[in-house]
Amino acid sequence: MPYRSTVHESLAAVFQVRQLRTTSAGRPELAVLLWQRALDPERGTWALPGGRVCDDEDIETSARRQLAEKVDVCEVSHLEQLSVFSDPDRVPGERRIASAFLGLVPATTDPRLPTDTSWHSVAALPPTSFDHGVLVAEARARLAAKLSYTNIAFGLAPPVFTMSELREIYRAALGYDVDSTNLQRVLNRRKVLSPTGDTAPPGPTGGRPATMYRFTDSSLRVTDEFAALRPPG
Amino acid sequence: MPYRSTVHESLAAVFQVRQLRTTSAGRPELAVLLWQRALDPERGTWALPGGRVCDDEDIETSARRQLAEKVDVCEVSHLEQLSVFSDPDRVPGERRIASAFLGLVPATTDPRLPTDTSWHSVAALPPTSFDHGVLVAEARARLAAKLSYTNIAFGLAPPVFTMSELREIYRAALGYDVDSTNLQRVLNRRKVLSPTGDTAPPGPTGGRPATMYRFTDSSLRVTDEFAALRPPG
DNA sequence: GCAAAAGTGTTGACCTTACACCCATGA
DNA sequence: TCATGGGTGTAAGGTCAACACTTTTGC
Repeated sequence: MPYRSTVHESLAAVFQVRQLRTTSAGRPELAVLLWQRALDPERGTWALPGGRVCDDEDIETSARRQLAEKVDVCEVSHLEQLSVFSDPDRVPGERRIASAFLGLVPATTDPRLPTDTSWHSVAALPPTSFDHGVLVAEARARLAAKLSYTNIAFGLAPPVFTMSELREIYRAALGYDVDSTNLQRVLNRRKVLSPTGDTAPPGPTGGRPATMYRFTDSSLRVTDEFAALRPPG
Repeated sequence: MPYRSTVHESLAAVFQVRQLRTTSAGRPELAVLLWQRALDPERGTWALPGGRVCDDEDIETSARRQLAEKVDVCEVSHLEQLSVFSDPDRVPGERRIASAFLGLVPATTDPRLPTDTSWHSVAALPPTSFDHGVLVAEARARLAAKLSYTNIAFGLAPPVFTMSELREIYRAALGYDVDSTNLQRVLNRRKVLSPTGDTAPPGPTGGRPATMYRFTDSSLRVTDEFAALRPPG
């Protein structure tokens, strides 16, 4: 056979908005799930969960399986393909062509993780393995873009939440603050939120109780079609 | 080895806006490059150009090479990754994982094609091989979306053109008519067009001569950032 | 002058941010 | 009643599609 052995692998950048203990008493941040390599090559660097695609599964099934098996993350609320990393020399040894994924986990779930695995602030990544740092950056860019024109935040938000909590999630994921007023108006007009009827108890210092919302849909939906050159209507 | 033999291939949906002789004297249409399979499986159906990724090339290089070798198309003005098609049973026999691409060719070039290869209206595709029809639909959707918020039309337009010609290209690619007035205004404000200084001669029946334009950039650029939830400032 | 094609101005609708203002609660 | 946080109203600015209007040409 004239071709050398080539492996196809899946790699997932799984994001969650969470309070990282490194920044004590700080605000929640966008975090990504990484495990630390115990062996060469690149021993000690931090890698994304993933691995070889099996014969009987497609790449999305593979990515879900790797997350369940290797880092015990079963409740991924959203998973979508990014691009393929295929530089012949992207990893040493046997060639590996990697299909990248963006995964999201709700802010409230706290999966039990293996000892070599932990959450890391996307804003301050540790040394990453191979091209995994580029992959994380691409995943973050995709997330930020889709927050603007889809309901993708359902993947990061808890089942029910207040507008303030949702605002914190947007702030962490986008990297800048958003106006709570306008966030509510935008999401309301697009009908992505539904009030549950309940209200959250006010904090210790009082304040008006916040109404609680949930996302109307629990799968990705484009809520703001192209700005320009719309079909005539 | 516990894994069966798996091939990674690239597949490209190459689009061009062109006058198809099937619809005589009609307007130009969006066309895709297909070749007819001479052998089983699926003999007689129409397939996208592509093939096995070599050991020393990444998938984009592979896609360009396949286009040059198999259908003699060397001047692809734009090429970008779509998604991966990885269903274990997407083709019979040896497993093939396919990286899909969207390619664009300017309206004026007319590459010499092998005898088994020809352009087909995207609106009326012949029977397609395997999952290639889905791939073409995905490519078209990506093109239509990006026409709205990027300068991707540079890939379909000739080097210089009038606004009327450009309008025809948008109409063909989007599938609906666009207002020439507004097209000009949108593209002007985003500074994607530059006047060449020349004008086109009027048609046989007279008319004001049209000024000629070219695209300012010849690579993809996002010209209309997210509508909502912009950074403050 | 007239038809035809190119290009400009204007209007009304919609969406956005920013900010002032009102509402509900605990202390 | 006062501070605190939740929620609403409104004004200013930008972009859009639609269409009337002006400009420039060939006949």
